[in-house]
Amino acid sequence: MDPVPVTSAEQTRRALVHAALRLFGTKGFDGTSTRDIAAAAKANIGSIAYHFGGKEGLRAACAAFIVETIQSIASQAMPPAARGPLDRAAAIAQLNAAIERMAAFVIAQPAAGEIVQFVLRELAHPTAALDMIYDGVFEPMHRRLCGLWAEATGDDPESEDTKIAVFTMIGQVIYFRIGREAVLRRMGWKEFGAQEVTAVTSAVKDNLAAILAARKEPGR
Amino acid sequence: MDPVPVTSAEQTRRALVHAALRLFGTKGFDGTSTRDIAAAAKANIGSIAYHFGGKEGLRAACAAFIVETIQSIASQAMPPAARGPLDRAAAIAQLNAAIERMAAFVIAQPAAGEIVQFVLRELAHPTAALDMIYDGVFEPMHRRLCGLWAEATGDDPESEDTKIAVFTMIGQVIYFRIGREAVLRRMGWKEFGAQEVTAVTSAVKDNLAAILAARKEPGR
DNA sequence: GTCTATAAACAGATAGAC
DNA sequence: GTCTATCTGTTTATAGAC
Repeated sequence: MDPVPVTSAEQTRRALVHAALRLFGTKGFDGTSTRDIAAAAKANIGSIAYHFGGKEGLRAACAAFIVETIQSIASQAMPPAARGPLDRAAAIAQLNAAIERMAAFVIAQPAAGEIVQFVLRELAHPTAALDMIYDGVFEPMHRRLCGLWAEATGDDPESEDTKIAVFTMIGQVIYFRIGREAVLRRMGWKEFGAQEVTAVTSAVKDNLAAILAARKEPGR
Repeated sequence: MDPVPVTSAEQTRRALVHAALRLFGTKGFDGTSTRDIAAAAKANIGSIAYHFGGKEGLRAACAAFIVETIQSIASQAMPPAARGPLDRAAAIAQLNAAIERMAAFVIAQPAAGEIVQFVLRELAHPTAALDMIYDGVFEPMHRRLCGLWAEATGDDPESEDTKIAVFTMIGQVIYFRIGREAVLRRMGWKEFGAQEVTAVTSAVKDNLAAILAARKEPGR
């Protein structure tokens, strides 16, 4: 919306949001002090009140940043051109691609980790920040996946069955982030590198193929 | 282990653990003050230090309580008598039963909610409490499910594929607790009552059937 | 806009009366 | 064992110098 002002003030704002997102995601909102945030952002404590009105305002700014970031990624991966009607095979291909993208983003450990953790904490204890993220990211993404699912199965895109089925697919991926620590221990893995993410991704894609195949069976 | 002493001291201990578990699960460890815990347990602040050495000791006591509780439930649902070798059909039946039990325990909202939330927070930010829960609950449960999965598919019970597959089944269930808030909004539900849990459970069981069917196909 | 100093509230831990 | 009073450190928010 803004013409991207890269003033010194804007740099401070960005540094604060970035530091806050990382610390909120890592140690939780309550577990993070504004002093730590200011120190990590190389800013002073007073700047938080000045720019965001307080700690709570900084949380809202983090939520806005997340919505912005994910929408940007999503619009790259799914350009408006691809929004037209699809045939069954294309829908299945896009569902598989969505699983791959989601797994890469959610499970792999780079900068995305702090975003996922932040969102998970909001889901566990909703604040106004969750409203922004739900409306801006969650609902549109789930709705789109339901559309693909409907195309692949012939079901109603907004039926209860479709919506739940899509959630079970998302859950398979998300769990490897939630239960990351337990999974690593049980698998004997040290981290979620490329190899581990591939193993998980192909398992979920196999499951998807099996579930779609079963839904087709009764009609043959 | 103990002959269950129900002294006044033991009552205080239990009240403190119960209150702490609920508050830690709801507001997080850092977000909960020892004063709130003492007030909720109708005990005084000093009793926490007296009985548990401090806030950290209370967290450990919560973890021990969780392990105890879940092991008790698990041993009821799966008595030692049923531990013998199983045929394929019996293994599949037990996998379905496990999904039902897990969904009922994890998704439905009663007292179990605070346990699940506590564990999820530990998974997100592991402490010594997670070690207890992993060793006492998580690892044995996953290992058992892997055994059932192996019996149902013919795979190796400790292979990477088996372990990941079991995680994807668990993930489908757990997600409805993690993403509870988002799911409720998207589904237009007001709560997870019996009807909603049934809808989720049957979706996951359908998925299980489809996945097992697909694994059988190549061998026919 | 940035930074420092300080205020006012609150945290966990502890000493000691009962 | 229980409970109160208090110590020490830390929190967020704010006022004001620069």
